[in-house]
Amino acid sequence: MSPPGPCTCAALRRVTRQMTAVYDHHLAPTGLKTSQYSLLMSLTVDGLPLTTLARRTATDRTTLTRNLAPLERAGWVTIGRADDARQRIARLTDAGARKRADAYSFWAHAQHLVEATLSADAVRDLHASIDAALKRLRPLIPVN
Amino acid sequence: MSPPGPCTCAALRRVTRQMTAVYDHHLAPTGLKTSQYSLLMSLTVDGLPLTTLARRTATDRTTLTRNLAPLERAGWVTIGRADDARQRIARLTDAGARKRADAYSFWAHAQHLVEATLSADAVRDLHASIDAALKRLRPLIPVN
DNA sequence: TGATAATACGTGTAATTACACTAAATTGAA
DNA sequence: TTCAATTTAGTGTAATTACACGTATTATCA
Repeated sequence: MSPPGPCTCAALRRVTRQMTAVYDHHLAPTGLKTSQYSLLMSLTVDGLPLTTLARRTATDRTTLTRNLAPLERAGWVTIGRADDARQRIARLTDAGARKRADAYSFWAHAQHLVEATLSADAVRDLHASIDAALKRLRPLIPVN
Repeated sequence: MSPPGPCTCAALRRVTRQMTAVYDHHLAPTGLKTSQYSLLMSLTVDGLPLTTLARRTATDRTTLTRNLAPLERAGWVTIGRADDARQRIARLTDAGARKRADAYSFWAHAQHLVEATLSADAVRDLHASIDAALKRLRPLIPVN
């Protein structure tokens, strides 16, 4: 058995902290954190059941509940009931759609900066690595 | 200006959640979270000033203070004073060194699993992407 | 139909993360 | 030497993350 390399998890966590700092810095004028902007972008006006949303964002369902709370408090999301009384449907409000649209250019600026800083090719490679990893790791641990 | 690609930050955060789940699952028998194991691995018996440790792990200094708390409570770390009375030195205790050694094989199992699942080449590419990103992003935002 | 299993969700608890602010100690310059 | 600037660190607050546990609703099958 070959010796293990450096911890891939620790490396990912590190670069994610750094990357989050960059995006958060650029989104600061909007009052949104990167995670909140991402969550807003995952929502729809029609609404999605929380479990679907959790699966789609690869977040724990209970995490999603907590993450929706500040958005709901701000009036950007409403949580409603579905026909199936067990389900809750998260819906983007008009205010949420507006907020999201207002924040877009700030996000885009961060994204462009990252692509310029790392080179478009490097970012493409990174996304390819990430997508492949997500696809293959998902079956290992049933994260939803 | 070319249109921005998908959000690199969101992608990183997603894959990091998934990766963390894999490592946490394998480290569960040790009672350590991946983040705690990583932090223990960053410590030394001689000790390091918190600011040095924060820079080295790319975590906010205040985050580090909070992350050390559970380790200190468990007796794996002690926080002592330095000659410069402003500084605090985090030192790995004997119990901490033992805990770290005990957890190693569990971590190694997770690491090997990831390397087998993604292929050793893919993991190498991922680390290369991560290292390049860290190096180039660091100057953008003074994260410490 | 009625009990049992499966599904969807929330809450308690706790760790991780970081910004704003404050306090203490050191450094450096007038 | 003294005082302002710098350095180092902790705390309040709040969001992110997720496990364990409990509850309510729906589905299943004997």
